[in-house]
Amino acid sequence: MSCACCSQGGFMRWSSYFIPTLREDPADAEVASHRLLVRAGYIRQLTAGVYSLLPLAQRVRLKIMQIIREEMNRIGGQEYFLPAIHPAELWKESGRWEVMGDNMFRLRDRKGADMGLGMTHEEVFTSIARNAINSYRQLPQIWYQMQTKFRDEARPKSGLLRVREFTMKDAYSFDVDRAGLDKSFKDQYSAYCAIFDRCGLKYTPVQASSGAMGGSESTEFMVRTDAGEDHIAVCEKCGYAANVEKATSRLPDPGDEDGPAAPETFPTPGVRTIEDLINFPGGAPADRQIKTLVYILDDKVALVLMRGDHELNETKLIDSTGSLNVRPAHADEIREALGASAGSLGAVGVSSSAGGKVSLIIADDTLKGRRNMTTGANRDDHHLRGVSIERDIRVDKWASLRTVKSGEGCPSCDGALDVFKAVEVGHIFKLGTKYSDSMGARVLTAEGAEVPIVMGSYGIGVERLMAAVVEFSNDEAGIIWPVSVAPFHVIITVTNVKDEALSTAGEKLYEELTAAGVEALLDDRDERAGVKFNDADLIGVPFRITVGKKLKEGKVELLNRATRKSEDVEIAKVLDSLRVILVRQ
RNA sequence: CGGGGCGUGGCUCAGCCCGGUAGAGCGCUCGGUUCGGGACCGAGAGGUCGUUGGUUCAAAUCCAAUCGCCCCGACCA
Repeated sequence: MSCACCSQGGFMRWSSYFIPTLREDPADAEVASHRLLVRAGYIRQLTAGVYSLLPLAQRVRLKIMQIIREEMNRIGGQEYFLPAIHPAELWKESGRWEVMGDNMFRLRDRKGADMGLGMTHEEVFTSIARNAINSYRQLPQIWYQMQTKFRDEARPKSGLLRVREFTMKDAYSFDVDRAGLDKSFKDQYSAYCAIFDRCGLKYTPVQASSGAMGGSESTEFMVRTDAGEDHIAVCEKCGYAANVEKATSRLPDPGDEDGPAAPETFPTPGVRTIEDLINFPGGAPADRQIKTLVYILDDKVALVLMRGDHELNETKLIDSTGSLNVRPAHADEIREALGASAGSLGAVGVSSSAGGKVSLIIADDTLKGRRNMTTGANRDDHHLRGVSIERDIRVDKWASLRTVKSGEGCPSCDGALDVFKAVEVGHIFKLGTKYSDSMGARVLTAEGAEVPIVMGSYGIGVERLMAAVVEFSNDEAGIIWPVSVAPFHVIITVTNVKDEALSTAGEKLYEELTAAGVEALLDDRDERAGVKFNDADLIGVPFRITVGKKLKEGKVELLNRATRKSEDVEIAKVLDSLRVILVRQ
């Protein structure tokens, strides 16, 4: 039902309300949420990755924001409203002015000072905290806001799912110590669950990489959909769940046998790929090959060793090496480093110690202890067999680098992993003292020691959440909103407005429901019933009251948009029926 | 940033190869008939064919540049 704080009154008659539905699908929309939000008159694109929210969408957005606000306040959050435009100095202090690169929108004021549009607000909140918080007695604090965030994404896509300008609820916790942070983090975790539950979503919290923002215990809240860009691995049996940028899996023992005492070179003319070597006489199956990838990590050459049938996850490579810029080496860089071309590369005999061109040899954990393997010989058209990793290769670092696949063993029980696509609607993680250290936000403890404030960061993308609900809940006819975030609870469809009796009955019902706090939209347009039914389905209002032919018996139809089930209700009892239904939702 | 595609009334698209008076459906306006799952008939309004330059007697159409948008990849709280 409606609440005083977000009441959105006014005469909600479709004939004068702006809901520009489209009869056909927009040409440039691929994913369901994009297609439906445009077609149902919720959003319009202004430019790539930038959308206008029309009245219906703004109603949904405000409802989502109100749910978030209530749950943040419940755990002691205090709402702020911070600037979107930030001085470069602040971001230089934290080091992110450089780190963010092209993803940050930048501008210059009339005096020539560099400014940036906020991507998140760690810096601004920390700058407030460092000036005003000096004592452990002032902690903990939970501060949050909902503000427009700007990110100059290289490739905006999928409607509201990946944009360059969007509303984010971002919250930050400030504690004296790790124990305090642990508590703040747990509170946020449960608040996030409450928020997504209330939005009617099925979601999965997963372990994740923290990315450029830095931090630990990164947890993403994911909603399963093929429109999502992330892949997550989930074990139904024990509940293990992780982004593939983080996930590990349990693989069967390869059962290697002893090979020769030293690697043997053999000619492999024309062999360039793992596949080629499988089929080559005297070659090896993919899981007995060592794949050697050459990467440039912050301008240094690194060899990345993977099992032949495994795929590298670049985020894992970044996380495990602490690199900022990572890319595959170009053909000429490869030849210069190893003296051979891709297809014949290997790490045997290569050393990262002084003088060499290679500065790091990093290998995936699954190669540990492997013996009698086959790999490139660093001589075109030649390979080595009988390679035992620990004996023959000087690995500098072992790490989990591979991308797990569906069906592989769960790392924490004897179940199996399911890997699927999902969209990230929320992200919480422990920042620790990253920003308080770099920006000098310190407090005195009870013992009189000066310590950096321990921080946490907690974000939710509001419009993305809206789109995720649509992805999660729609059918061929349109959107199906849960009551909690629906733009209206009920739509009253008058089948023929030229019929005085129907019109009057519709108006009366509308007045009655509205007075009772039910958010109703009266479809009083002079359109044929079919058009109105289709539009009602499209915009996704959860219940429809049809004022039509049953009126003669003093009844109207009450239809559930999601189940398509309808019942005839005496017009005098509509409000009661709705009350029961809406409360139950 | 690499690859591909597309810019023609409000929307979805045809016309472009092969240069010669700008089209359809939907939507919109007016009149009439209809009226419970995107009606029908009649009459209308509405377009610098993304932009700039070039070729030509003549350019939506050919050439060049440029801008924008979409998709795939790279990248990404």
